[in-house]
Amino acid sequence: MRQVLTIAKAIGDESRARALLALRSGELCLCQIIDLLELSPSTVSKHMDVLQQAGLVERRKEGRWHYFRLANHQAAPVVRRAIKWVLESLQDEPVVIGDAKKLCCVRRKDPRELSVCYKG
Amino acid sequence: MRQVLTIAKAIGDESRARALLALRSGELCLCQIIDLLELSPSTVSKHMDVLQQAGLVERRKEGRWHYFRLANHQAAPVVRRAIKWVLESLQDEPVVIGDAKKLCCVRRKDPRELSVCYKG
DNA sequence: CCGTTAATTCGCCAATGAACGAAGTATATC
DNA sequence: GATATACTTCGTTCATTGGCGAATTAACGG
Repeated sequence: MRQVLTIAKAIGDESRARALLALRSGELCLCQIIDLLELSPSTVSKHMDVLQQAGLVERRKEGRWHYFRLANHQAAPVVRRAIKWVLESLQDEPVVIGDAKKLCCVRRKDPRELSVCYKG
Repeated sequence: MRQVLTIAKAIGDESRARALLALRSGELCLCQIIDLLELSPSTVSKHMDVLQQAGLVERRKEGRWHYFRLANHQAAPVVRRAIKWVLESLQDEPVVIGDAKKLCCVRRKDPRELSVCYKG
């Protein structure tokens, strides 16, 4: 019960929902999600913590960067289904489409993908 | 976007999640849900309003009684999938199983089903 | 070692949400 | 019409949440 409620509450915030959708296209570090959402670092850090507590995202640390990705196929069914639901339900949202465009440029900040923008 | 967030927030409360699960077995009137959840009428009324606003339940008025049922198969896909997710994810929860047992007796209060309890 | 960048933690504030009881509405029944 | 039952609305209280900035920790680069 607790997990289902935690997942539902995590999804029920626009900023977190947008972050989840943004991770469709691969992992992002916190500073990129900050650029995307245009919120303060502390706020975004908290949001990603909520998503991680719910099991919706996983994190990986590489040097100064903390990368986040969607929970993978080995995650619990309740998590996988929740992710499937939110991705399918929001993929055509104007805000989400706008975020996808913006992400192209935001990714320039990723040290591993310098100047890969404007290719799409 | 708004609808997805409204649905997620509606599900993210234990009392409302339990109410949704309770409606698996058919419609219930508000007073039965009050008996089940053991919360004040005003609180339960508000909860059911939230569920209805989210499109997760539909209501029907018959005399003094207000009956609620899960949104049917004609509801929007986003709603149907959310209901499917929460029903499948919570059906084995101890609280939910306990509620199902309790519901047998609670249904006695339904004027249309007098003394149908203890049949299971 | 010092400065910079990435992220977290902490304390604060405003807004939201869940709970209640009291009062009001609606619909039976006496 | 009076009374009882079912439900809603309103106002209040208390806890949670989302937002921020300041201070702190962690890791790299001169």
